[in-house]
Amino acid sequence: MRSTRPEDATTAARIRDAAVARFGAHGYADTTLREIAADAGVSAALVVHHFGSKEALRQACDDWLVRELMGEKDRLDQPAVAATIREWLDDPGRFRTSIDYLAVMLADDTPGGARLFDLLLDETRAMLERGVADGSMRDSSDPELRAVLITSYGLAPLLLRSQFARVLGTPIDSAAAVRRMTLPTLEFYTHGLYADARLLDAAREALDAASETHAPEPRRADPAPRVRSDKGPGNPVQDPDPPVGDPARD
Amino acid sequence: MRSTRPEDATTAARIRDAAVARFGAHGYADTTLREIAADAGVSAALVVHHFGSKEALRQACDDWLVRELMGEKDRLDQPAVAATIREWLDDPGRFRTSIDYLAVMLADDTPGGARLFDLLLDETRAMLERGVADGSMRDSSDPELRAVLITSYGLAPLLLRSQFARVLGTPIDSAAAVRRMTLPTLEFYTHGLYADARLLDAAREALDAASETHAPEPRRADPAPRVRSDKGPGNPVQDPDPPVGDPARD
DNA sequence: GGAGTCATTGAACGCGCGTTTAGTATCCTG
DNA sequence: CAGGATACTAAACGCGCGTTCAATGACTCC
Repeated sequence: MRSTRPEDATTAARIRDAAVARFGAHGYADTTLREIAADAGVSAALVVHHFGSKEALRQACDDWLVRELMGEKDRLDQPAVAATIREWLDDPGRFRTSIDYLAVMLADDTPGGARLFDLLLDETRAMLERGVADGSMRDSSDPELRAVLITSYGLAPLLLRSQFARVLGTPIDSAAAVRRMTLPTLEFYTHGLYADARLLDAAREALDAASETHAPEPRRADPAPRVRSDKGPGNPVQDPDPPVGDPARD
Repeated sequence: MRSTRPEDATTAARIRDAAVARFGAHGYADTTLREIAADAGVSAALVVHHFGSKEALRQACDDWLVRELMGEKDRLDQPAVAATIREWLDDPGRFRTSIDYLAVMLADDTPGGARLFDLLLDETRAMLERGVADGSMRDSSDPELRAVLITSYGLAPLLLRSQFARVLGTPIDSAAAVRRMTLPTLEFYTHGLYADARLLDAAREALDAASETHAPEPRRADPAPRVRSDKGPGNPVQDPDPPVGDPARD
């Protein structure tokens, strides 16, 4: 029913598939073992028997997704764009489950999400290096950061897929959405947004100027360094955020 | 107490602030009313007394965030959400909490998240129209979709802020990160990625070729998509592709 | 054919959740 | 100062969660 390859239809694989689907659709916290078990046609106890715990099940799903993506890695080479686009349009639904789960992994900031992001980043970086080497892509003043940026740009429509779907009126994994998104995206990647380099030049100047002092941002009417104000010594601290505020927390 | 404006320090406001912080840091599902109550220095029952339920509390937080952003709307003069957000980040302590909560709203696909996305989209669209009108920005074959794309590109670093922090070695709401991100982002927005239009042309061809087979309807009244076509008959429309993070493919 | 392993289950356990309740201070109003 | 609203709490309730447990087959190996 849900398994792509019938030979994968061992019970554990069926449970894992159901878990990926549920986690991808409703998130980890909002999915119960009993739901997953029901989807797979087994008891909740069996899920634990096979995977140990809910968290271990998630890790198994993470591993599966990473392997699944690695398997597709060769497809990432040599962008014969025309062929690739056709292929998407011809292969509907194949990756939808994985994509939903991927988005959940990245959004939940799990260790698996970090692994996955690094994987995609490596791929993107390699692609950019090839492109720069063969002259098909521009060079960058900060190739590593550009790789991170472009990776995140590629992920953005996935992470915001429900907003895209709402605004476009069709799911982003529909042929219609892919078709509509292709050209504007490539236009942007080819010509950029700005008609000239005025802003870029202005930013270069501003950054050069700023790097002479150690002060940030001359741009606004407030030259005073407003560095990291909160949590300062004058803070009475009723405490409402514990270790918050640092994305690398927990 | 922790609130920006001391007159907001009513108990309900303190609870709401604590909720925004917790929800932003750990997500809605993983936050308990008792935690929020403890942060605000009150009992869990009082939270319900003031807001009615956990879900109603979330909605109050959503409303607060939207109003907070609307208040900053005049500042949204700058080009591109990316730049705007960077501007917020120049003022680190002030918006960090809101930004975390914003990311959670969008990721959780709540009604408030839709409202917020539409708000940002409107802002971006207006900015693009102004830019095109005064010649500082290029035109697009599909302005509406481009607005959605650029909005999502601006949000991407926020949604993936933990990955950015990990890879860059510094939180994205640090002056260092902002400084490092500025130039590559503007380079990309100014010159694009590709050195020539080969890929773009190839995609145009591919889409034209695919459009031999009749078309679906654009949902909206605005700019008609120039690409149309539907792939085959009997197609359970949806589609494909994990190779995210790879621009050559979008 | 009995011992041993493994897949599988229904029932139960304990916990922590959101929420309810019943009550107590505190303040406002006339 | 009576009286009612309001702010607030401790305790409890019921539910559903992840997990455990004991039992039942089914299959394998000598």
